[in-house]
Amino acid sequence: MANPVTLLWLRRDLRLCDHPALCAAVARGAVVPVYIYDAQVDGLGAASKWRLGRGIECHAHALEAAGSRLILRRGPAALVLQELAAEVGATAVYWSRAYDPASQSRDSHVKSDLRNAGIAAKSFGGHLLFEPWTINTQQGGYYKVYSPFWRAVKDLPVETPLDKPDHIHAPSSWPQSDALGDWDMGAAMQRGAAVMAQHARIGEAAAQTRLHTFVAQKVSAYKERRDFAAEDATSMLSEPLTYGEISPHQCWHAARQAAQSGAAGAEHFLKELVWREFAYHLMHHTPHILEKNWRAGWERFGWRSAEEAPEEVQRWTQGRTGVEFVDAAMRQMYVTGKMHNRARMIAASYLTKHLLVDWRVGQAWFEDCLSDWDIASNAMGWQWVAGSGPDAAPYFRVFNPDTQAAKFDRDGRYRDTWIAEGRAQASKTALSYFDAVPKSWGLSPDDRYPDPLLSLAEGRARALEIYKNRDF
DNA sequence: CCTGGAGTTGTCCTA
DNA sequence: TTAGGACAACTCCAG
Repeated sequence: MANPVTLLWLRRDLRLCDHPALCAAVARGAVVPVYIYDAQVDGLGAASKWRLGRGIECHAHALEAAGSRLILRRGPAALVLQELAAEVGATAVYWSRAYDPASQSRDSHVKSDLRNAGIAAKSFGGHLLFEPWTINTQQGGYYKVYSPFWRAVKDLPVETPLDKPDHIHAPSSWPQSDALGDWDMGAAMQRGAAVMAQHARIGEAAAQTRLHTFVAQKVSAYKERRDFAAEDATSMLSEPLTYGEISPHQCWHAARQAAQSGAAGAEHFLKELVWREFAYHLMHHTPHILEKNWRAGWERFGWRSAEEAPEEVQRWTQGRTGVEFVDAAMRQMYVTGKMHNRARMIAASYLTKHLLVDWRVGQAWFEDCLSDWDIASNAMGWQWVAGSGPDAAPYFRVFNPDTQAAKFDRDGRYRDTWIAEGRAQASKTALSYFDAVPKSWGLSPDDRYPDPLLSLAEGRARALEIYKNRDF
């Protein structure tokens, strides 16, 4: 065949730079990029799904600017790919690997179906710095503690980012594509989408800009400033990393270079990138981390379900616990789709320790609300806070949201950004929360700010007692 | 196999 | 005002 055609099956790799599967497809001949709306896309949380739709839209434009297109199709991936391959005469399908168990099982079936149909199928890296199965302890096992994992990888060579292809060869004719609007990716967001859109940075170009800004202006003070909840001191790269709008390899090399030119905080940022790797490492070796207490004994702990603590769960999800830092955090997430890292720990600690609610209740809510939702990082994070995970916090580590506010929101800027009730001049952001939430919640900025669900001292004492007396 | 040091992110009390 | 210790016990990991 004169000009072989390759389908590039895009999933969480919506970029042109440092894209091994794309580069391989371009090297082979003509490329037909395709995004498939399958059962997995259908099951995404509301904010993720909306954000993915925006990312697809943006990447379709980027592909057009590069002389290509993005074909949209709906249905089971194996079937869609075979049909499309037949339509365009493709003899190979390339994609970037995913690592969660559902994707892996889908992808391995897709691979064998394609091969049975005589189509070459090949998966590539790119979503992670290191493939999870390549990092082992000296005994040959996997790592369960972060620090040794960090020591094991910090000096490993990381592949140099690949350039964006000069030209993406088009097929002789383009197949038909769904209209993105028909997928209705924002359906579950209702009126919240308009609010969240104001806080969104979509697409590869925005991610590149953010990385450069961060490395040039923020990373040197990252160690000192990153914990202050109201400050723009973090990388804000979790979201582009989740959708693959930027590659971890590029982030790694940018930060390494900053470290070598003396940016003190750069090493701490590299460590955060490696936390992401560690989460994928754990998910790969112990996929039950997504659904079950990682240490089995904790299945017998008296976690309360949403049904068993309806008022507590409702007030936590709606940002009305009466604890300002917690409520500010929950509202920040609802409005922006993101939550400051320290706020995540505090909101999670409050739910699992003060309220004794099952971490999976919080995990599910985060999955629905976070536009930077990452299945591996979130499972690890929740289990770390709850104490049920690998390398978990000791049980007596109960965050006091008021003490944390005194340390990390000294001037109350974070609180005032997100809490409107009882203030003569509420901030625009705080008021926007009431535009974003469903009408059925019945909330108004004129409401009285709620009294605390329970006193922090009482909650702490109760948690320590129950955690200490657990029978495993 | 054994040994020993270490373990993201805290809080509270005491001296 | 601030620094240090208690809060547990266990698992992990390198040597």
